[in-house]
Parts: sequence; C-alpha cells; structure tokens
Amino acid sequence: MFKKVLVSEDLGSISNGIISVLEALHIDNFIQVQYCDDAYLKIKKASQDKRPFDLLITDLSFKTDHREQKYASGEKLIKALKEEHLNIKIIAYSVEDRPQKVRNVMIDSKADAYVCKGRNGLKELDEAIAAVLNGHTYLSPKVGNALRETAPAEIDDYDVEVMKLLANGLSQDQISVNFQGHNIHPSSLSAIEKRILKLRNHFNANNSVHLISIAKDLGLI
Amino acid sequence: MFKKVLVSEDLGSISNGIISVLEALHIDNFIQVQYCDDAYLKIKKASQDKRPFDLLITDLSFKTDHREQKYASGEKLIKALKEEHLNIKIIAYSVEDRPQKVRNVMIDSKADAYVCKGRNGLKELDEAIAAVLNGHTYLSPKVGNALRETAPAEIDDYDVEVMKLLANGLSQDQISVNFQGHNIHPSSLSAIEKRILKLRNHFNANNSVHLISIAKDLGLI
DNA sequence: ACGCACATTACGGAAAACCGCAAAGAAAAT
DNA sequence: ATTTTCTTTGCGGTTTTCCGTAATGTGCGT
Repeated sequence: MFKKVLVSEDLGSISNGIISVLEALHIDNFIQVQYCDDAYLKIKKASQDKRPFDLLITDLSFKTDHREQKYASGEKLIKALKEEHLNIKIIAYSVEDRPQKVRNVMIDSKADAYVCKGRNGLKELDEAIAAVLNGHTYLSPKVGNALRETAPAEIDDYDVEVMKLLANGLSQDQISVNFQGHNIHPSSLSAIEKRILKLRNHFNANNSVHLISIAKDLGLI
Repeated sequence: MFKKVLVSEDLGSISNGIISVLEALHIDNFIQVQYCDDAYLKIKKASQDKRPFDLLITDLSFKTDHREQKYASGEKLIKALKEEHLNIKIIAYSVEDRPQKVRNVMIDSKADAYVCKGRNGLKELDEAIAAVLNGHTYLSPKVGNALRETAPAEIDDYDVEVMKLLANGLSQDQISVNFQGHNIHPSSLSAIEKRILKLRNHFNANNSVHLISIAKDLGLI
C-alpha cells in the first residue's frame, strides 16, 4: 500500500472526506495542503530528502486569493510533476465531468486516475487508489468513456481566447485588431468569422450570443 | 444547542466535513440525505410525528441524475419549507459567492444563514450555527456585503425572460414572436430592442453578447 | 520546379443588431 | 372631455453579424 500521501485540496470539508478514506486503508502518513504551489514544493523537497511521496490526490480548481501562485490549477501541477518523471502516482479528484477536461488531465497532464466528486466520490476514490497501486489507470464510471469518445474537434486556446473576447463585448472586427496587435494568427476578420462559425457548429449554437451562453455553462470561459 | 439536524448535500466528502463540525458541537442526532426531495419528506414527516428537525444545513446545487426531483435546487427546498413556516432554521452551504445568488437565497427563499464553501468553510459553518441558534442571521465574510449592495431592483422578471431567450439563441425577432404567442407584453420587436438597450446600459455592456455574459456571471440567468 | 492540400484572407450580399426619432395608444390627472 | 404623461409600436438608416464563395498564401512531397 502507499506509504506517504499528499492531499491537495482547498476545501477543508472535502479533504476531510479524502482523509477518512486514507484512514480506512490504514494510511496514516499523509499531509494536506491548500495550494498547488505548496504541493509542488513539498513533493520536490521530500524527493530530495529521499523521503518521497508516492501518491498525490489533488483537486483541479482552486479558488484564487491574494497569494500569487505559480501553479494556478491542478492540471498544471500534475503536468509539471509528471514532466520531471518523479516516481509519484497522481489522482485527480474533481467535480468536473466534461470529457474534454478528463482528456486533458489524463492525456496531456498524464494523471494516473480521474475521480469525479459526487455521490459515490469517496467509494470511487478508494477504487482508484487500488487501481493506481497496481499500476493501472482509473476513471470514474461517469467519465469512463471520455477517452474512447471520438475526440471532438479540439477546442484549443485560440478558440477559448476568441470566445473570451466575444464575451467581453468586443466585435469581431475588434477581435481581429486585437489579435493583430498581439501578433496572434490568424487575425483577419474573415478568419475570426470562420472560427466562430466552427465553434457555433461544434456546440450547435444559433448565434454568437447562444455560443457564449453555452461556453459559459460548460465553464470554458 | 440544536437537538436534531438534517444535512442535505450530494457530495459525500463534503457532508463528512459538516458532520465533523456537528460532532465537535456534540450534536449526534443528525441525518444525511443526498436529494432535496428526501430532505423535504423527512422534515415534513418528522414534523408530523412531533419529532421535528430544528436545523437544516443544505447545499444549493445538486447534480441531477435519473431520479425525477420535485425540488431540483436548494433554493426551492428552502423556500418551500419557509413558506410553510415550519419552525426550522436553515443554513445554505454553497460554493456560490455571487451577491445576486446570496440575495435570492436570503431574501427570497428566506434562509437564516449563507455560508460559502471555501478554505474557512467549516469554521464559518460553526459560527453560522451559533448565530442561527441565537435567532440571528449569518453571512460568510466573503459575501457579507451582498445584502447591503444597491439592490438592482429594476431588473424584473420580464428582463430576465428576455435575457434567457437571448441566451438560448433566439433572435430579437424570434423573442417578439415568442412573447406574442405567450401573450406577454410588450412584444413588438421595437420594444424588445428597447429593453435590451436598457439592460445594456444598466450593465455597461457593449452588445448583446457582452450583456448575456455579464448576466450569467451575476447569476441572473 | 511543380502540383497538391490546407490555411488564411478577401469580398459581396442577406439578415440581424443597433440607434434615434416619430407616431399611436393607454392611463392618469385636471 | 381634454391635456398630460408614459408606454408601446413603427420606421429609416447604419453597423455588425452571418454565410457562401473565391482568391491568395504557405508548407510539403515528388
């Protein structure tokens, strides 16, 4: 079983739940942190001291406050740790259940498991720990098909930026000018139009207003 | 101190946290449910049996699943209970921190306290229980000024309906037709235009997209 | 160098949004 | 009944969005 676990989660009430799972598994060597940066520093330090953590359970979204954070989200933390190929298993524990998000975390950031907070969250977390321990990956049943689904035309950073500017009240023309000013390409009005059209089709939106409404609901912007 | 408490919250890990607070207060007569409808039924039943609950701690948003729910959200549950003037105190416990939402829950649904989930959520929950016990209301510091802010009273149901339809992708023309079909007045295209203009001015929005983006952020729609 | 696929830009027309002002209607006051 | 005021509707003109299509550019393999 895992010997040393780090729990990164800013809501005190939730980490309580995680810890009850750990205790049920007789894991008593665990530490809690509330910021991604703290998690990163503690893991690095422990590794250098030859007393490494072997499991990280982390939330994805953290409320921002006054403290400046280098790793603002769980994804970034996970990706950073995995890129240093530290020998640590990572379980993402999030309310987020959108396939796209799950894909990002599992494929891009390379987490070992993705557990959805929900009615069965703690039970699934328990299962995830067992799976990861045995070198497998794990996905909550709710998002189990996220990786198999036909990857829908990716929504990339460019798309998100366009939608953000739209939501901030810029006209397509202004977005074009904005992109030219920031050397972002493509930047022509025509290109902006085309991209918005692609997004509208992708989300089955009738018009720009509808599109931004949907994107907001999905938490894309 | 409260004698009998109901906790309504669909995320198991969070209700664990709530319960640890209750236990610290030596309240051991509590029941957990994961659906608003269950909460309503249990409270009604207990009241009829002359063993009423005297405190309800409830989340606001519940993930939907296959089960049809009469009360889909915490607000509706709170409002229904308060309208029957059962003698029960109610604390809303939510991640939501938008003033408009807080106003709705406190003023419209008539909750006794509003606690934001967050780093200090459990501590504040503890304070809220104490306040409510003494007949006071309580707001998390983060949303403490939500009720004092200049209430945007001039946004009425009609305005909200217009914005909802806009957000759902209807053109101003289609909204006009929709209103005529539902006998809502005014319904002319010109009137819709004028209303949207008023809303844009009110929220300092550049255009309809911007308006709907703002309205979503404020929780109006 | 050439052709080919794909990305980007350009353009023109129809629809919708945006904007100001005027006409018509309804309600209230005198 | 008439005036006054406010609400609702109508309308013309400009800008922006929407949509199809065409032209240009760019990278890549042969």
